[in-house]
Amino acid sequence: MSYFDNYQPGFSIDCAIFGFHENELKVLLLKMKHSRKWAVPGGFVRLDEDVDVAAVRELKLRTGLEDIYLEQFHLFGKAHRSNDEYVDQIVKDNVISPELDPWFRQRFITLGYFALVEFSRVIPAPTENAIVCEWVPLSEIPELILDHAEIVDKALTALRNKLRFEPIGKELLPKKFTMTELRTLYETILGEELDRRNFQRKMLSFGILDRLEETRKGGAHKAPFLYSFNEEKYNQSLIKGFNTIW
Amino acid sequence: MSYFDNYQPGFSIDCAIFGFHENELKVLLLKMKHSRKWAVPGGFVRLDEDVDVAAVRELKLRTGLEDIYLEQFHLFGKAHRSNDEYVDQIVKDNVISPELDPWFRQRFITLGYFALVEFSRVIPAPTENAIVCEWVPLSEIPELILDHAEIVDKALTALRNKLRFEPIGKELLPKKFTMTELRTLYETILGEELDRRNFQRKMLSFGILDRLEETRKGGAHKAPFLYSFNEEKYNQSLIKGFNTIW
DNA sequence: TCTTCATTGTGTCGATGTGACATAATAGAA
DNA sequence: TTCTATTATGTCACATCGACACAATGAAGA
Repeated sequence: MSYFDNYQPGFSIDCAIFGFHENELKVLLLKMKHSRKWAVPGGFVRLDEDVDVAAVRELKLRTGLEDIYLEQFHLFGKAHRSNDEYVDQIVKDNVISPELDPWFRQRFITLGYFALVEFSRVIPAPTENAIVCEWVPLSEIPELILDHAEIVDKALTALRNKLRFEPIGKELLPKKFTMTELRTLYETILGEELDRRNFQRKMLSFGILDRLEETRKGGAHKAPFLYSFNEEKYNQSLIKGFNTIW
Repeated sequence: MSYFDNYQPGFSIDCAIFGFHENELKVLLLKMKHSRKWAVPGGFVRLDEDVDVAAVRELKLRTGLEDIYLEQFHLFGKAHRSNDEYVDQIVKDNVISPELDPWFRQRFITLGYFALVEFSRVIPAPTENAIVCEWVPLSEIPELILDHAEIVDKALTALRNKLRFEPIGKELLPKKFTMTELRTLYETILGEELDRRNFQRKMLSFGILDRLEETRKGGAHKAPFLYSFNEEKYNQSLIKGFNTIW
C-alpha cells in the first residue's frame, strides 16, 4: 500500500499552532533531529477524510488536544513552492524513506490553518524519537523549510485581523485570569501597548467576562480580581462580531 | 495526453463572481444547456500553474476581464462533496466526454474564490455552444450542483464580512457614481437599510471619495453629485482597514 | 505595627463620533 | 409658476474614546 492509494495527492495541510506563555506568543515547531531547518506541523489528508478533520487529527497528534480552536486562513498554491532540491535534501537526511520519494516529488499545495491553544495544556511530545518538537517565541523563529516562514507570517496576520473584530482569548488563556493577563495577550498579538484603564472599560463593556469573587494574591500589591469568559455571551459575540462599521 | 498528466489531481477552484445591477446583487452562473442544475464557474489548476493564477485564468475565460478583485475565502474539503451519482449524471448528460470519467471520479476538494466585477463590463459569453452563462439575482438562485449552494452562501458571507471592515465598491461600481448608488450597494450586500444622511457623513469621513464637479441629471429632483474613488487613499484604507477596536 | 511600594479599581473631562431628525436646495413634471 | 421627489447640509442630545488623576490594597521592610 502506497501513500498514493490512501492520501489525497499533491495536497497537504500545515498548522501554525499558537500558545501564550511568559508574556510571549509562541508557535509550535518541529524538525528532524539531524536536519537543520524547522517546520510547522503538517500532514496529509486521507482520501476518505474531510480536510478539516485531517487538520484536527494532526493537531491531536502534536498536542494531544482535541478541543482546539482551528481555522483555515490561506491556501498556499504557488507552482514551485515545493521543489526537487527540497526533496533531495530530505531524502539525503533520511527524513523520509526511499519509497516515499515519488510521493514527495509531486507538486504540492498546502492549506494553512492557525490554531490557538492554552499553553499549559500542551506538552510538546515528539511522536517519534527522531523528531524535536518545541515552543518557539515568535521573535526567535529559526530557519524554516520551504515557504513555512510565509505560512507563520500569514497565520499571525490572520490572528491579528481576527483579534480586531472578534473576542479572542478563551483558547489561549487558562480558565481564570486577571485583566492584566488578558491585556498582555492582546498587546503581544498586536505588538503595541494598550492603555490599562481604557482596555478594561472596553473589554468589560462587551459583556463577555464574568468577574469572579476570587482574587489572585502573591504580588506586593493589590490583589487583582480573576475573570473568566462567559461561554454563552462569548459565543454570541463570535457570531455577531464586535464592532461593525455599518 | 490525459488530464492526469496536466492538472493538479483531485483539486479544483470555483469562483462566485458578484456584480451589481438594477439595485440587485447578482452572481454569474452557468450550466450545460440540457442539464437541469447550474454551477458557479470553476476549473482545474495546471501542474505548473499557481493556484491563484488559475483562478484569474478562469475568470478571464468567463468574463473577459483580467483586472478583477479576487480573493480566496474557503476550501471546501468534505470527503464526499463530490460523488459517483453526480458523475453518473454528467456522463449521462454528455457534460463530459467518456475519457474524462476517471478524472471526475477522483475525490475532489475545491478552493472557493469570490470576485467582484463591474456589472456593465461583463457580457456573459458562453465559451461553448452548449453552455449557458447568466447573471442571476441572489434572490433567484436555482438549484445548483454538488455543494455549490454552500459555496455561493459562504462567498456572500465573506463579502459581507469584508464590507464591514474595508472599503468596497471600486470593483462593483462604475468609475463615477452617486452617493445613493453607493449606499444602495451597501444596503444590498448587507441586506438592511442604512440612514441616508449618516451614511454619507461616515463614508465621506473615510476620505476615500472625490466629489466631482458633475452632477447626474435626469430625475425630477435635485441632481446628485457624482463621486469617484480616490485610488491612493482607497488602497491605503484597504491595507489599514477602517475601524479597528484596538 | 506602621510605612512604603507596586499595581489594581474606579472616576473624570474634553474631544470626537453616532443616531435621529429638521431644513434648505433644486431638476423636472404638472 | 407651483409642486414633488430627492439630494445636500446642519443640529442636537448622547454615547464613546483617549488621556489622565486618585484612591484602594496586599505584601515587604523598617
